Amino acid sequence: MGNTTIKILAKELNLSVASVSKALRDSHEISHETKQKVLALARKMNYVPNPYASSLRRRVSKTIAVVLPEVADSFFSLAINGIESIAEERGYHVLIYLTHESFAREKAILNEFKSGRVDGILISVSGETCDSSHIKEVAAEGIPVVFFDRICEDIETARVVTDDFESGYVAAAHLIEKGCKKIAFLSTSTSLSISNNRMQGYKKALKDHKMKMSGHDIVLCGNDPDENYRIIKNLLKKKQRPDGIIASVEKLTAAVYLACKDLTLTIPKNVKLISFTNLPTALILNPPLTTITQPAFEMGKTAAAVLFTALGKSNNELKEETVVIPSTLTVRSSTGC
Amino acid sequence: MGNTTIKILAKELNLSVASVSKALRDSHEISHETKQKVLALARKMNYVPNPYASSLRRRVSKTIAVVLPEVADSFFSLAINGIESIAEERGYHVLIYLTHESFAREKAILNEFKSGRVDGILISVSGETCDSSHIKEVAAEGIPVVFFDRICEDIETARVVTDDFESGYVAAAHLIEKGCKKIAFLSTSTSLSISNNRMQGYKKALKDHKMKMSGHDIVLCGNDPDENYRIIKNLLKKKQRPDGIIASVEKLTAAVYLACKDLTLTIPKNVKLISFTNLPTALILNPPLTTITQPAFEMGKTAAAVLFTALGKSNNELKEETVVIPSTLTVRSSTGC
DNA sequence: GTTCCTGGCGAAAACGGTTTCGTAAATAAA
DNA sequence: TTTATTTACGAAACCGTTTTCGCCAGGAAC
Repeated sequence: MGNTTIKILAKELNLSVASVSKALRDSHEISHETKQKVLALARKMNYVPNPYASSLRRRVSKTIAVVLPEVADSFFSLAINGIESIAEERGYHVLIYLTHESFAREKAILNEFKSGRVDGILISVSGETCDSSHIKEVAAEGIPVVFFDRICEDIETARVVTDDFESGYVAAAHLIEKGCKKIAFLSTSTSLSISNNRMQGYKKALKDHKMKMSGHDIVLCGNDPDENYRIIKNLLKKKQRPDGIIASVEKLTAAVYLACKDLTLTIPKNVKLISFTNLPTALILNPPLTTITQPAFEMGKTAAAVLFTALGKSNNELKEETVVIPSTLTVRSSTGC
Repeated sequence: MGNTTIKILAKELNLSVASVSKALRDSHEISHETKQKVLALARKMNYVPNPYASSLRRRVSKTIAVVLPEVADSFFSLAINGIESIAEERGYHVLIYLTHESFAREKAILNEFKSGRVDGILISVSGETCDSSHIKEVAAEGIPVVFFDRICEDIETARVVTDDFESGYVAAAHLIEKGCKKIAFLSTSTSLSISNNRMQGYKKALKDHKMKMSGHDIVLCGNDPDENYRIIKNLLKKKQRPDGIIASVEKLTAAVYLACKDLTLTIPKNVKLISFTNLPTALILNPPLTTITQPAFEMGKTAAAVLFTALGKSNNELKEETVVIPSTLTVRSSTGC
């Protein structure tokens, strides 16, 4: 609207737009007094530079994109907080996109980024994503892409993850230690790196402890809570029901509690449960839940920091590193005796 | 980088950039065949228009800002989902900003928007916000601002809220009905409209039921969980301890459960509890929690929809309306007998 | 007195689209 | 045949900022 522009400032001060622009950017070509005058007027008129004009000319947008499957999960909420805190520090803006676990949507979103809308991308891939060519394409345009949490194995770039394999191992080992003889592993995806790593850790733990494992112990759930409830209930109704459960995804937790309640199975007496979750309410569940919590906030912060070091360089080059921030096991009564 | 621009398309097709631009925008000035040719090449070369060039000239950014106090709360997570779903439908991009409940930060963020970075704003004000001049300023620039959930009373614009007063009333009335004689109201802010409305509803219910109320029954908590825990524990240690508690903010819930546990007070026998929360785990708490749940997703969607109807108009004028989407009471054992 | 810097500034060309206006050719109306 | 209108396109201005050059004055070096 009636926005003050550089042109207006220039006219007011009898200067050229070039000089005003330089003064505002603190160029050495401009004398100290002139800078003072410009700054003073800019402040007085509440001049806010048009970011798009600047972006167009300088070919940087001071904006990053965060691409997530969903934000209903407490992990991603915390991650956003971490990302935003770093971005704000650096004067960057944060665009957020949700894929709703759809590969097609993820592709479309990424494709848009070829236009220069963002300087860098933080992404946690959708559950459907197996091919990473869409990511390679934008990376090829010189836009740094940092993966966090849910990564793509087949592309060499920066990643910030947690120790999913070890956590899966720890979770299973903990249940074994607590006396479980038959441990079920609940998952919602077979393609996702994190799910697989957790599962591999689980398998390794069973193997190391000489426990036999049937394929039936790995249970694939979906996105629908009711459906998941049925699946888990069926699992617990079996003659050969598990005496230990690993919920490798936060949203499967409630279904386990409910199914146990309905079947009058007691946690931890009949079934011991450990969940991968960041829910702040784990402590007040009935019984309090043993958890593997991911360092969500830290992961967000770190991923953003990694991205910004790349953006700090002239070539935007990303160090091809994998930062691992460990998850932590918190033992509570759901696995106690 | 090696981005294809209109200029490149034009050269390739022996057309002027003007014609290519018009063809891409489906102008009637361009013949059908030419349009086809342009579209075909654009697709083939994966042309993605530079959004900032377009924004600069057209003075619209196809971007909205969402300003939130925090996203660690399940309410705001769901709201973001709602907002994003509508924005995506309309082809808008979503910038997210967190104030961390700081008024200064909120002011700084809003001030930035005078530059034309966004076409519209969705905001849920910080707990510190009492003055709304910073919001009026950007509204005066012709940028529509829609409040959701946490509104500013002293500015006439569009608002999407839930029925906080009624919910406060319902919560208190429910506890009264369940036999509570002394009901404490836990809050984290006295300035926030939603907190006040909930509290007024609570007061009205007490009055209507001829219950006396001491000022001590309204307990102000803070942002620090440990601090809140101490406050609530002290409340429950009193000789005159409440037999009913309304937690008007989600994050106060856990503290109540923990304090009760530590003091070996049983919910609901000794203390009945009702919480304002969207936590999906309410059902599996010990005991299951009676809740007032806000329609977070719906509120986000509606707020976005209201904003977009304004953006659809040529003058961006916002209908000065207050949309109320009711919260729902879900009775569970934490208030049962 | 030249020549050479150097400090401080302005003119103008970008950046990549959009939009206004002009115009040539084709068609319609007179 | 002449005039009006429509169709399809191009030239150029424009959005607001940045950046490259070029220029001039004044001081230093010779």
